[in-house]
Formats: sequence, structure tokens, C-alpha cells
Amino acid sequence: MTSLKDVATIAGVSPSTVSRVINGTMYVTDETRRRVEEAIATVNYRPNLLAQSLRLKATRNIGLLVPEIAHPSFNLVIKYIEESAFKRGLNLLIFNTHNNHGREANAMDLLLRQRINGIIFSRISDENHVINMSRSSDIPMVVIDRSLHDEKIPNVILDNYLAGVMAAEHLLACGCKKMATITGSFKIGLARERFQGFRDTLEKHGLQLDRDLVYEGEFNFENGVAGVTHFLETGYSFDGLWGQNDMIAAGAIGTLVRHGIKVPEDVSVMGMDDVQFARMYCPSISTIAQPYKEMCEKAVECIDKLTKDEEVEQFQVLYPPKLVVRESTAEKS
Amino acid sequence: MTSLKDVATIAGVSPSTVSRVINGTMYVTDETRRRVEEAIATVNYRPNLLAQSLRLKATRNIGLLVPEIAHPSFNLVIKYIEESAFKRGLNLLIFNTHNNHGREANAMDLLLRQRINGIIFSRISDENHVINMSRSSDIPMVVIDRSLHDEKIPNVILDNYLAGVMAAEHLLACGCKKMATITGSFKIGLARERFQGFRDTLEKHGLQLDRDLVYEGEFNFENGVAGVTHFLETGYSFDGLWGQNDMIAAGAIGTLVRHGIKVPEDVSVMGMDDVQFARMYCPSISTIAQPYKEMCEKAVECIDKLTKDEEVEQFQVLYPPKLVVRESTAEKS
DNA sequence: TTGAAAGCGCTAACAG
DNA sequence: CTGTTAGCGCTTTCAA
Repeated sequence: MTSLKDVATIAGVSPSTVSRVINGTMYVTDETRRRVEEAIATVNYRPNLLAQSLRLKATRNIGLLVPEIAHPSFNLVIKYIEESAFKRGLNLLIFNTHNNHGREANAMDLLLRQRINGIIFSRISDENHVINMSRSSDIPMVVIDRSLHDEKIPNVILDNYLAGVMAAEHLLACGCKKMATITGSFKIGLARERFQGFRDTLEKHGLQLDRDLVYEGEFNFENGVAGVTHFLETGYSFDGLWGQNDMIAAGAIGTLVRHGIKVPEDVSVMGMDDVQFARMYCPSISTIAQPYKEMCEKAVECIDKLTKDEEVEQFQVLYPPKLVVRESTAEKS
Repeated sequence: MTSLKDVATIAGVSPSTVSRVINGTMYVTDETRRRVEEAIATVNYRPNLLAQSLRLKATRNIGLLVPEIAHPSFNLVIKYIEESAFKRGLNLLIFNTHNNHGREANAMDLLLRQRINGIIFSRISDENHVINMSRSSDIPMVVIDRSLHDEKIPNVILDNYLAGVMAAEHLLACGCKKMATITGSFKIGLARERFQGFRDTLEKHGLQLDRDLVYEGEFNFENGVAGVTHFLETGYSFDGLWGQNDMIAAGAIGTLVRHGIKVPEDVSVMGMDDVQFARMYCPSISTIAQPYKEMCEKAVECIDKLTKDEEVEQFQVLYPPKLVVRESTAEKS
């Protein structure tokens, strides 16, 4: 590989001059500039980013930690983070943490040691050692998707309570009288918040949420299947159902249909997130969309600002969800 | 950040000794080793990977270029490449090329300039300048998913012709008499190969594939919708349909069902890839699975071998697809 | 406006 | 077994 030094020799100038031409850091005579540019072109010189980063103590790479790459919603997060990073000339390093503290710590270590420009976590674990690692470094960090209560790290998250409110309101608007819900684990804050928004809104409209129509489990397809199966086995009937994400909703709809229960005629079913397959499902899934694109853009913007030591206006940015009505819900006739 | 030099001072040894302790490159007295390790521990020293990489002219990072991060099948590719990379202590840089030559070239440039350890392309464009970039560098490269005819770059790809054969055979086994197929663009080699395998197999069993029951388009959901809509509008009927990927199949199934045509009772529908939502769909989608996990593992293994200047046994590794039978196909009663 | 020189943090001869 | 030295490729004072 040709180095800056080689270019300098060819152009008959000093290395510093070549550097100045490349980075435009100082004024250079038109004549010298021309000679340098010519030399660069003839040997097809490309600056070594490693050397540059070592010298400047900074890279143009950012790290993204997700609990599961193949999860449809993190899939969107990865896509949009990459997109925003690209726009700002940042490259993206991805780590799948599998919700595992060791993996998380390991990824952070690797990133910090490469003088990463910033780290975006979705679902940081609240294990102390990870937080401590972040504290002890001065690398910009942002949490997306799940809130973390640490004054130093900005949060870019959804208003999950409002999501619950909106889900309840839409099902009520459809004329549903008896609601069920299948949730993620209540150990996770956002599952509780979504649930509270949902329950509070039903109560406000004089509808009590039956405890036996609440099924708590994982944020996956199987849990949607398990929830509906449980409701049917215990003989509980309902005409409105909210799954706390689209995979739960898909499992629920499939199970209802396989039991000869029509969606949306007999039961209106809603999901959440608006992942890609929600619109491809049959029936297509009504859902509460997360503004992933804006949230990801914001997260990268935060990294950028923190890098430049600018103030990040709000410590916690709360994004409003959006209702998307499709086929799986309909007004009772 | 504390440097190796600091550790050396604290331990009262030379920098090289510290380096030797860390890398285990040479024998060091137990006593000195202890002192160095103690010093490392007290200041919580972590070697700077940038400096190390600059010196060694190599990183532990690899690059992955995909045409679309949010595409369900590339999603799996990303997941499994990350997994295989992690197992080998490699970090993953991701670029979304959007099938765009400029983006591709830009990503390669950025990667080469960081002395990336290797690059995995899925869907490299056959534009000359990208190939030329790869030729002129000595960085290990591998193509996954779409074949590239260049003697220097190993290919890790599926036997797409066989996939077509298997799809045809399964539909025949279901007792289908009149076949339709919705394909990706025939500009893409793998779409042609899949089609040929499908058509040849039908002919071998004495079934001619009706030209009017072949619909060519994009590899997406909309194309599945468009294909079936077209068939129905032109009055062509069929009892077996193969969509060349699962999204096409999903679009096709949804459109059939919405027209009151039952799947699989009236029409058996198959997809391809076995992406995540295939099993979540309703009806769940029978499909031709790609062994993504093994393919990704192979791709990373190739990078690893090429890095060590080992020979990569085969230039082109062809993987066999696998039939996965679910609800969307069934034997005619 | 340009060049010389130092140094980012590390490793690897080469001596001893 | 360990220290000294040079250098990976770049940027940035400082001086001319």
C-alpha cells in the first residue's frame, strides 16, 4: 500500500504538505496542490484510517448492541441506525448480545479499545459492571428502545404507556366489549408500562380488565399461541385482544383462526411495533407503530453531538407511537 | 487512557516485556510476569487495538455488504455471519448497499482503508470497478448468496437449480396438476436457475409449464400479490404455485385467500428461503430452506483461511436446499 | 506557505 | 530472559 510519504516523495514535497492538501487544514499554493493531487491520483493513494485514528484518537465507527439481530424489530433498528450513520459518514459495528451480560461487556470492551466514536445500546442490561464500564469511559453512549436510569446516558425511547392507551382506544372504537391482552415479561419495564396504559384506559371507559384475560410471557410468536390457547382452554371468551408486539399478535391470530374463530369478525386483534410482516400477514395486522426511523436518527444525532461536546437538549427523548389500522381489527357491525 | 508504557513504568520493566506478557509471545520469568500482571490490574489497562492493528497491519474486523439490511433473508445472513465472526473473535462492520454500485464501492473503500480483515459480499454487483477494487487488494473476500464468476473470489452459494427441482417435486407429490410460478427478475442468475429446475422437473413428469402461468417481477411481497392478481384476471386457474421466495409466497397466499380461494385445499403454495415469518404465517408456509447458518459459517471460515494464506479447498461451494413442509401445501384428497 | 521533528500506542528485530 | 531501538502511517506543533 502506498503511504502518504510515498506521495510526498513523488510530488517532491514534505509529508505534512500532502496531509494539508488532503485535509484542507491550511492554505497551500495552487501549484503545490496540483502537484500533490497529481501524485495522489497516479498512485491511487488512499489514506490509512487506522493511522489517522491512532493519531487523532478517534474513529468514524460507531457500535450498536442489540439483544437479537434476527428479531424483526431490532432488524429495523439496525437498518435505520445504519442509514443514519451512513449519512453522517459513520460506519457501523454490530454485536448480538443475546441479552447476556458477558457478551455485552465483551462487546463494550472491544469497542472502547478501538476508540469507537460512540455506542448505541438497545436493551442495555442493568448489571452494574456494564454501567460502570460506560461511566469510566468518555465515549458517547445512547440507549434506544429500553430506558436506563442513569443521568449520564441519554435515552431515546417510546412512550410505552401511550401505546397501551392507543391500543385500548382503538379496540374500544371497534366496539369491543371484552378485552384480553398477551404481554411480554413484566420484569421488563416497557411491558408493564404498555399494560398500565391499556388497563387504565379501559377502566376510564368503565371496562374492567379481567385478570384471567391477561397472559404474561415472552415477546414472541409462541407466547401468542400459548396465550390464546390458554384463554380458550379455560373457557374465557373475548372480542378484543392486544398482543404487546406483532409476533405475539401473529401467534394469537393464527391460533384463533385455527380454532375456527374469525379475525376480525369474532375477535379484533392488535399488535405492536409495525414490523415488516405486519402488513404481509393475512389478515394484515392492525398495530401500534414505533417511529423507528426518527428514533434511530435521533440516537445517531445524539452520538454526533456528544462527540462534538455539544449539549444534548433532553436527557430522555420520548417518542409518540402511531396507530396503524389494517384488517385484523374492525368495527362490530 | 493508560498505555502500555505506563504499565511498564509502574511494573518497572520495559514496554516490550509488557507486550510479551500480554501476548504470550515469549517466555518471561514468573516474577516479572506477576509484577506486570499486577500493574495491568491496578490501572485496569486495555491494549489499544488501533495501535496494535497499525503495527500488525491487520485488524480483527470483517465487513459485510448486503443489498438490504431489512430484507428477511439478509437479516438471517447478518445474524449468522455475526455469530460465526464472534466465535472466531472477529467483529462485524455492516453496510447496506441498496444494490447501488456507488454505495458498494464506497463501502469497500472505507473497509480497505481500515485494513479490514476480510469482506463478505452478498450480491456483489458485477460492475467492473468493484471487481477491480477487489482484484487490486490482497484482502480476503468471499461472495455469499449470489455467484460471481471471478476465479479469485470464492463463492458460497445455494444450488438454486436443485431448489427448483425440489419445489416441483413437492407440488407434484401433493397431486397438483396445473402449476404456476412467480419469480424474481430473470436478470438475476439465481431466479433463472430456480425457474429452470422447476420447469425441467415438471417436464420430466410430463407436465408442461404454461407460459401464462409464469409471472416475473421482484423478490418481494407486492410481486406475489401482483402475480396472483394477474393470473386471476386473465382467467388462468392452477392448483399448485411456487413463489421464488417467502415474501412472494405470502403475497400470493394472501391474495388467493382474499379472493375466496383456499390454501392449501384449492391451491398448494410454496415459498423459498424459510425466513422467520414463514412458520408464523397463517397458513404456515411450506418452503425450500436455505442452510443459511452453514453457509455463513463457511463464508467466515473462508475469510479466516484466506487470512492465514491457507488454501480454500473449493472455489465454489454449492449448498443443497432443504424441503420444509408446512400448512400451505397438502395432498389433494 | 512549507518542512522538520515528535509522537499517537503498539510490536519485533537485535543485542546483550 | 529482558531492554533498546526503530517504525507502522498519519497529524501537528514549531520554526523558517
